[in-house]
Amino acid sequence: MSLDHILLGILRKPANGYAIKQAFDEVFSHFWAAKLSQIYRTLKRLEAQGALISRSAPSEKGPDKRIYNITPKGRRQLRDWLTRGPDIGEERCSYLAQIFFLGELNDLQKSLEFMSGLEAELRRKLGVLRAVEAYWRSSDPGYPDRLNPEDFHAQLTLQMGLTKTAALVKWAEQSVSRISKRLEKKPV
Amino acid sequence: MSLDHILLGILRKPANGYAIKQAFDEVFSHFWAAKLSQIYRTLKRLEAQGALISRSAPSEKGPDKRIYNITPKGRRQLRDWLTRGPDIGEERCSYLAQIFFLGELNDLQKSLEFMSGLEAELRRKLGVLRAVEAYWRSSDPGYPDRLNPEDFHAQLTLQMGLTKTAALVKWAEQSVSRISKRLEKKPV
DNA sequence: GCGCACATGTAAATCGTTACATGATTCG
DNA sequence: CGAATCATGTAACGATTTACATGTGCGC
Repeated sequence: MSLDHILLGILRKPANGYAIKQAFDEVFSHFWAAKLSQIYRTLKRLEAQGALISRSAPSEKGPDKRIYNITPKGRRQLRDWLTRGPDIGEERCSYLAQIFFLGELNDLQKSLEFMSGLEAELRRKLGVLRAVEAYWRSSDPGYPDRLNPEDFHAQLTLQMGLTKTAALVKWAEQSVSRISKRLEKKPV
Repeated sequence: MSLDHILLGILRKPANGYAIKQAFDEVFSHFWAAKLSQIYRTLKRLEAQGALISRSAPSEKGPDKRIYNITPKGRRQLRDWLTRGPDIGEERCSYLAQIFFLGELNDLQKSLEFMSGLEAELRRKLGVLRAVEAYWRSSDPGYPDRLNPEDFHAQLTLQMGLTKTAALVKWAEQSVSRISKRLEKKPV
């Protein structure tokens, strides 16, 4: 599914598994997480399918690296995925499922703790995204509308993260205050 | 993972697999999708683990139903999941990954079509959520802050859907206009 | 010498999708 | 009588997680 395509997209520039994992944790984890073991296996499968090729290279630190690169076949797969329109209905958010069922605990104090924790986490995430934006804006005079095509599209996803996370922070804040009001009316 | 817990949450009230699938498509698909075949297998596994029990019952239409219900053991599992705080970092959104790599096509016309399609889909989704809210508000005088605990928490997730989707529509709209401006400067 | 970052993998189990298989009832 | 809805499942494959296994180089 998507992991395949994300790896193909990353590997338009050569990289090894370990470095891909780091890119994932920084950039892609906002919309798709992956473990190292899964990345290694998927790279092997994609190479067996002819979408990638690899070579071995020495490392400055630690053992040899296996450097992967996209092939013309892989590039076609990537373009097919991009051409067939948005993959919708693949979204997931498990903390929302938790909130949906939180009434089961029948303990508003616990609901409040849950939502406060979530709010803090969302604020932290928003802070990270704003820092990324601030740095980009200060270091690139073309930001945000005179970037090259690659960076322009990446900026659209950053903008989405900013817009969405800011909305979620507001929602979480409001939810915390609504739960607090219910608590005042029905004290423990 | 989460599917287990969502099924346990639903099965605090008795239901059969087919009916659960319908609930999924209406309510839960916004944050977690599941196919019928997966639901049936998961129900069997959860019953084998002692988290659910089932009985057979005749149907008005079609073959007998297998009605599942949560057990005390299953309820403990559900409560554990709710008590251990928000499951973060499990979010997924594959269309965002597509946008990130859309520069690969190097064709702003295609980027524009992609984002316009996404915008339309997000507007449609927002319309559905608003209709759900309008109906709930008109049929329940306690909406939204004097609902019972179950419904209050479900309303928090509806509110999140409304807030988030409205923000995404704005972002998509803005993105469409930013891409249009780039197109004007560099016509095909 | 210990722990951390670098670096790559395998094995087993579970999760999830797709395709296949079956059959009753209802509506047009 | 054909299609849609109701109803339950199996088989095969692919995706994902968790645990295990190995070894280098650097800083404290």
